[in-house]
Amino acid sequence: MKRVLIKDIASKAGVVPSTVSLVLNGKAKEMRISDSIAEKIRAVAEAEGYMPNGIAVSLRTGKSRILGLIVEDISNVFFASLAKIIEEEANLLGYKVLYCSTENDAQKGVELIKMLSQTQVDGYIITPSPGMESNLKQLVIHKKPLVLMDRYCPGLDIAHVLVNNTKGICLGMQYLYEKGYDKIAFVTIDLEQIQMQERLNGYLNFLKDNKIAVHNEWIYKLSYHYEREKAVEELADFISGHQFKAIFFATNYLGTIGLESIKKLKLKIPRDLAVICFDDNDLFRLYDPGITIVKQPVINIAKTAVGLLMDQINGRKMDSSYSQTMIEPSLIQRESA
Amino acid sequence: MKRVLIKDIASKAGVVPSTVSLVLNGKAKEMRISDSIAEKIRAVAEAEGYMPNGIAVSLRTGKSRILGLIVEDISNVFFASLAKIIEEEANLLGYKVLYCSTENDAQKGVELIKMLSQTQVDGYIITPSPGMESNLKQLVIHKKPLVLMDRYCPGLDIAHVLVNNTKGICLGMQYLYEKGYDKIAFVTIDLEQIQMQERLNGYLNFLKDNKIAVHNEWIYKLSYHYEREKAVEELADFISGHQFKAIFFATNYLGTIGLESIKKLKLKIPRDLAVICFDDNDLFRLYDPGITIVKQPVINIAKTAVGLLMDQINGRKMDSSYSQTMIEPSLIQRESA
DNA sequence: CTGAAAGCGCTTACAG
DNA sequence: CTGAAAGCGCTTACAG
Repeated sequence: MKRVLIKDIASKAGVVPSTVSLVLNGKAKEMRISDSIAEKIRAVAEAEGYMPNGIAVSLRTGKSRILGLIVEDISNVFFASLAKIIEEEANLLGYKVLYCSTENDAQKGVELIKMLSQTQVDGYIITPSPGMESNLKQLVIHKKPLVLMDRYCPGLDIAHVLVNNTKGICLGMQYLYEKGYDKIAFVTIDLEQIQMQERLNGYLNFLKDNKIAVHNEWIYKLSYHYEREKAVEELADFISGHQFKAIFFATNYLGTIGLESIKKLKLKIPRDLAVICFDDNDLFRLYDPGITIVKQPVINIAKTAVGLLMDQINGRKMDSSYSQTMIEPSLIQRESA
Repeated sequence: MKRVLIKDIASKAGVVPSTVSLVLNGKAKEMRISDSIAEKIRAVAEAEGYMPNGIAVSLRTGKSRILGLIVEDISNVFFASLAKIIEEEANLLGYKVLYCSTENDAQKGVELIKMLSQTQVDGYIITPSPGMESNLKQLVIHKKPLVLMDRYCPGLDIAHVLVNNTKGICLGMQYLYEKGYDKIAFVTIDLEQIQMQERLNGYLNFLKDNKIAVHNEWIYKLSYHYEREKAVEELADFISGHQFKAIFFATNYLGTIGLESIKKLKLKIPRDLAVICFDDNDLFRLYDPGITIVKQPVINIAKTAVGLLMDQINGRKMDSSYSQTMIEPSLIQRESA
C-alpha cells in the first residue's frame, strides 16, 4: 500500500495537481474554481485518505509548524506540566512541539538550539540557563520568534513570561504576618538564578516594609549539590538552633527536605512551626495538610508563552511593554486535619 | 544575515554543490575526491557555520530523523522520566523526538498518530490505550517502525517492552513472606490495563504457590475516577475493617492515597502495618522510610524501547522471540528512621 | 576524480 | 476558471 500523493488525487478527480492543492488549501473561492470540481476533489481526497506530506509543505512554504521547547529538565514535574500544556495549546493551533532538556548546562542548551534550528522550527520557547545569552541573541538577530519562560536574561530585550516571585513571597509573608507570625525564617538555594534572587528580595522587602527586624542568621542558603541526607541534617540543625516560629521555603524541593527535618525533630506543623512553600505542583496539597503553599500557575505560564510566541510567528505588532509578562501566583492553604 | 546554503559553500570553495554534499556526508573517499579539496570544503563549511536544511534533507532522503513518542500523559512523572531518557538516547543517535499525550483516549491517540505520520516521523514509540489496535495495525501494514512500551496489545505481533509485573509482585510478596507476613492485602485500580491484571495475577499466584489462603475481601479495587478524599476514606474503612498485617499497593498513586488513610488511622508503619508499593519514581524513597518499594527500572525500559526501534529503522533482522522484552524490576527497602 | 541533471512532494505566481 | 512551470534545498545516480 503506497502513500497517496497529490497527483494521485488529481488524476482520480480528473484535474491537475495545482487545482487539488488550491482546493485543499481553501483557496477555491479565491481562484474561482467551480463548486462542483472543488467538491469532487474534496470527496476523492477524503476517500483516498490523502494527507499532505508535511516535509514537502515545509520545504516549499518555509514553515514547519513545529515549535521548539527547551526546558531545564523535562522529567521535573514543573517543566513536564508546562510542556504538556504548551503541547496542547500548540496542537490546537496546528503546531507540533519538539522538546528537550538543557540540564541547566549552557553548552547543552546551545547544542539543542542548533539541533532545533536544523529542523527549521518556527519558533522557540526556552527556559534559559546562564551562559546561553549570546546564542539567544543570535536567534533574535536571525529574527526567530522566541519567548523565554520562567526565567529571563536581564539586559536582553526578549519577550519573557515570569511568575511574579516577589508578589508570591509577599502574599505568603502577608498571610503569616496576619496570623500573628513575625519570626519568619527563609530557606533558599545558593543558585544564581534570577527568580531565586527575587524570592529572597521579596522576603527582605516584606520585612523592611513592615519594619520587622531582619535576622541574617534566619536565612539559610542550601548548596545546590548537597546530598539529600546531609541537607536534612543541616536543616534540622538550622531549625533547632534558632527561635523563629515559621519558615518560608523558596522551592518545592527545599520544602520536602525541610519537612523531613521537621519530622526528625518531632515538631508539629503548624503548632510548633508554621510552614509555607513555593510550590510548582500539588505535592504538598496531597501529602501535608497544614502547610500553606504559594502556587505557581502553570497553566497561565504555558498558555501565555504560547500566545506570545504565536504573536511573533504571525507577525503581530508588539510594543516594548509587551516583552515582559508577569503571572500572578496564588495562595492555597489547607488547615490541618 | 542570510542562511548559508550548500551552493554558497560550493562557490566559496570553488566547486559544485554536489561535491560539497558528498564531502560533508563523508563520501569523499568513496568518490575519490582529492584530500585537498575535501579539506578546503570542510574548512569553508566550518567557517561559514553551514548547517544543512533538515527539511530538504528529509524530503530528499525520505528520512526525517524524528521519532514520534506517544505516552499516556507526559506530565506524569513515570512517562516524563521515560521521555527524557528516550530523548537523550535518540539525540545520541542523531534523532529528535516529537512527544504527545493520549490522556488514555484512543480517539486522541489516533489523531496523534495521524499528526506524526504527516510529519513523516521515522518510527513510533507508543504506550497504547485500549481502542488503538486497528491504527497500530495500520502502522505495521505500512511497515512503519513501531515499538510499544509499558503496555502491549495481546494478539498483535508488535515489538513491545514491558516491566515484568509478575516478577515485581513476586519479589515484593517474597520479601514480606520472609519477614513473616502471610496476611497480605492487595490494593489495585479497576482499570482494564493489561499490566494491572498482571499485577493482580502475580499476587494471586504467589498466594497459591505458597499455599496461602486467598481472602477475596482483602483485595480492594479502587475506581479510576474516584475523588481523592473519598478514596482516602474508603481505603481507611477497608484497612480498619480487616485483619491483614501488610498491604501491597499496585501503583504509586494508590500508595500515596493509602498512606493518607494509614496516617488518618494513626497506624505506624511497619509496626502496625507493613506497606509495599510498585513505584514509578522515587516518591516513597524520599518521603517515607519504612516502606518497601518495587522499583520500575525506567532507564532500562526507555533504552530498550529505543534500541528495538532503531533495530527496525536500520532494518536489522528480528526473530519472533525478539518481539517481547521483559524488564526486571528491583526491590528497594529502607528501614524506618 | 568532477559536473550537470533529476527528483523528493508540494505551493504559487504566471500564462492562457 | 484551469494548466504548465518553477522552485524550496538538498542528495544521488549518471555521464564525462
